[in-house]
Amino acid sequence: MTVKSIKFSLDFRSGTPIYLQIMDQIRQMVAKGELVQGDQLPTVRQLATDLRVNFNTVARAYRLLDQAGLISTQHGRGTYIWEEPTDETIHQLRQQSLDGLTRRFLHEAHRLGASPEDVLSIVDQSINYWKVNGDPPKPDLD
Amino acid sequence: MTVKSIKFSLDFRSGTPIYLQIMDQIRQMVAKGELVQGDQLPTVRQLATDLRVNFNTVARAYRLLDQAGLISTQHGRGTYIWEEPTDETIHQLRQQSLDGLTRRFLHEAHRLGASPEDVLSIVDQSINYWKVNGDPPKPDLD
DNA sequence: TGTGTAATTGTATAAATGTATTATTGCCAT
DNA sequence: ATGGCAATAATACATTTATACAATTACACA
Repeated sequence: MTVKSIKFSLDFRSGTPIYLQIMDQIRQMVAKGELVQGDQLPTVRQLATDLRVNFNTVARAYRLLDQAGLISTQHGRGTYIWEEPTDETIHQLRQQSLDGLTRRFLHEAHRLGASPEDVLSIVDQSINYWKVNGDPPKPDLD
Repeated sequence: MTVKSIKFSLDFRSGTPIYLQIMDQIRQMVAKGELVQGDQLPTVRQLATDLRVNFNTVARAYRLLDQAGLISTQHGRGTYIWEEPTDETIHQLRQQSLDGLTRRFLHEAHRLGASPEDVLSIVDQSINYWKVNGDPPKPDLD
């Protein structure tokens, strides 16, 4: 509920990009234990206002930290510290592996009554789309 | 009288919107026959509480499924499975469900940094296993 | 039996929040 | 100078949430 206040300053003349400075500061706060799993970070707009930068710059830092697995940004909900790299996380990450992902996918498809041919067919189709467009089909319906 | 309990979990990190995840899960339950005509779904507030989500998000999923003709939401009364799942309907739902599953799968794979070739390769492998053994590889072989 | 009132349930609208796309800026190598 | 490129900003958009509202039901009580 309570948003962790993040207090630090930027050096606009240092030559290191703002988004990198933001990333570093958050990484350090996590390393020091000032931010722990589940803590909510300021919204991109709030932090941007505090730091007097455009919110897209904060969003960029958040996005990269998300990809790095340190935080979790959730559309419409906010941004949270994800997890420290404990065994728990390792397990989670393992579950996130491509292999595990595939197995769970096929398992679900099987439970839906799909045949191997059905699955291969639709995967082939979608993969083709992916190759052509550079991105997989959006998870929306047509 | 008895409200069908719906049990599933959401992935807030996946990047696929909550309301789509809810829609897919309900579609799948109908496709599998776990929900049939007349069954009452949890109220928007109940399901929202279970899923730790705002009830408007559930309402959005319900509204879209209502517009699709799968369920019937009634102001002040509740939400019910609408269609008599004819073979045709089931077939359609399975197709939609499989489609949704596949898209979310590829979306996740993409997010993990996999290339189309990576995905196709590992899917091919597992599908082969499936054909040979009659069942897909178990999802949690640790 | 009727009726008023509270509780339950879905709806409508706006605010909060992150995302995607495009434009602008500033720097550096040529 | 200038063409290219990374960083930042501007703008429009999608998703989720907050809040107030409307329809229906449950129930007490006359």
